[in-house]
Amino acid sequence: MVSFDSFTLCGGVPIYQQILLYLKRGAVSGAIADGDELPSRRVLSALLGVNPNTVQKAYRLLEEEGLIVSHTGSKSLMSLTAETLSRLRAELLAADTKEAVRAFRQMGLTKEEAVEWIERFWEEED
Amino acid sequence: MVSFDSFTLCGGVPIYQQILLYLKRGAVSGAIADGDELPSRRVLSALLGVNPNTVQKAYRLLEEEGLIVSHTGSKSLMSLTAETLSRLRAELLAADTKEAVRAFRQMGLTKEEAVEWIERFWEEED
DNA sequence: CCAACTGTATTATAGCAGTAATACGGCTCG
DNA sequence: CGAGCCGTATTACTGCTATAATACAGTTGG
Repeated sequence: MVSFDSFTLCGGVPIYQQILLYLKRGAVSGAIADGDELPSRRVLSALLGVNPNTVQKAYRLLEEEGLIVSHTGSKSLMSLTAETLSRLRAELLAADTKEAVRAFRQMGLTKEEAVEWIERFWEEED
Repeated sequence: MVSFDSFTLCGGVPIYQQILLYLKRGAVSGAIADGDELPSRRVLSALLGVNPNTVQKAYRLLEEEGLIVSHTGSKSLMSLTAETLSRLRAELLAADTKEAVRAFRQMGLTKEEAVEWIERFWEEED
């Protein structure tokens, strides 16, 4: 069963997208594996304190992308092939790195200063 | 006069927030200085291809934050004290770095791998 | 001076995100 | 079997983003 213990909602980004990112990044890290059961829509919505429709939207988008499989009556399961994981990893890393580099460059930092900030913040979180 | 030549709109983030970030990051980098003239609301909206009200919202929020001064009939000016710049720099760097580190950690990267990705992407953009 | 610009304000419209309440059909397990 | 889960679907409402069309007051510069 996929755990949402380390999931924390943060403002500014749509909740359904945060759920998408959490599951995709978990898959890339290996914490979430092919065949893992997902919490039901109702259970997860209660756990996160959001509307069931918000979770449903996230799950529906994941299914359209082929990352989960759903059948009426049964729990949804992660569906992760090697090719899917490879594609996901490249997509997410490129997007996040590009955005960070863009921000650092716009603020006039050198590459060395940017790396220093990353290293400084690396230990500070759980 | 503050230039928007290197400004590019991207989807997913409200336009007025992109304008806010562009001006704040420009101030932190030194490319935008205290007393610099800003394009008028009408001129900038035409330049970006967005509605004048969207630019007006960005400028209004900047004025509420004390980063620009506006007087009816005259162009708005950047208003950047040393303390303002110091606060801005700390705020923006912390926010951007924290978000990047969060993404890298959720994907299971080590600190060294994260730094490597930053360095790899550093040169690839203009 | 006065035309053309500036900032500011108002009202209306459309679309999307998120919430809320509800309903229906299928699977599981005691 | 049947109660209680599960996924799925529909409708309605709120708030934010962005657009659109005006209108008015103050400044600037030829």
